[in-house]
Amino acid sequence: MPELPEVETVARNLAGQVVDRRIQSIEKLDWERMVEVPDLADFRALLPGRQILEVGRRAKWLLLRLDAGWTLTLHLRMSGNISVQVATVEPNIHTHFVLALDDGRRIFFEDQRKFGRIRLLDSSGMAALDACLGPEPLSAAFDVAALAALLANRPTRIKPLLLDQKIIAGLGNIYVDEALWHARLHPLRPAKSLHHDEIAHLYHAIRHVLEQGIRNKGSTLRNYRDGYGEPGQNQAYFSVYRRQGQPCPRCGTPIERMLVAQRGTHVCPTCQPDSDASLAFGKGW
DNA sequence: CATTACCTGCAA
DNA sequence: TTGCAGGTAATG
Repeated sequence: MPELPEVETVARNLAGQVVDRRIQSIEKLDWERMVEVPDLADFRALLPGRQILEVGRRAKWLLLRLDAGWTLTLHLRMSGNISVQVATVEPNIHTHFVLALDDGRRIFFEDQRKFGRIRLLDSSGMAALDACLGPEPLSAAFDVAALAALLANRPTRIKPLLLDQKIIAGLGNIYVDEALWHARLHPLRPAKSLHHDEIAHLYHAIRHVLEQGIRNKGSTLRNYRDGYGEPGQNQAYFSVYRRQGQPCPRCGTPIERMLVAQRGTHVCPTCQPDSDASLAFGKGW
């Protein structure tokens, strides 16, 4: 579920609720495979007593900066969901990780599909994580020239490239489809075939869909909640994602669904002309 | 590049 | 029963 806007929303909502609190105990951990680093004994020993200094986000990782130089990093993958709960709320069968705080409340990590992951990292572990990830698309340093540099000389199709976290951080299946529609770009276009003004359109489309997603507290299709247990509202603003058969908001043509890199992909065939439609035979664009 | 695996649940 | 799902890593 969670892409950049969802994780950003959770981070902001968590910050207001748990910064300065101390972790009293790991109250539940019933899917131990979700803890990747360090080994389980160290993980269990290190967390109790840690104070939460700051809550943030890098790519799709939720970051709880703790004292003593540790950072608890949570990845929600497909169905993960983080929330802060008062003492009277009990975990359910999908709540695999519960941190009890010193004010009686708890942080719940629920994950129906159990793909979510947890790492407790020191500063060098954090540096290693950061090094595997591309630039943040909402950062000040990310401008049209930076996007152009990412796309230059890459024969890869634009959609899989935008999904690659090493290239650019935080985009996922929803927001890539939405951004490509806003930019009127077909997902199979080779990255290096984009002209400068197309890159500029894509740049603004990416920022637009991410900022809109954050404004609307994320997109809830099923499991995602905003940190207070509430669903997001951004799904009401989708132009193409899971709207196959419905009219394109711009031109009325029915939205089509296709597979790109094994992911469900949604396009307006009129606004996002296919690469091999008219200019075939390698001439292209 | 495509395929499979990791998991569970829901809709067609 | 089959296919599909917001993600990512591992394998031909």
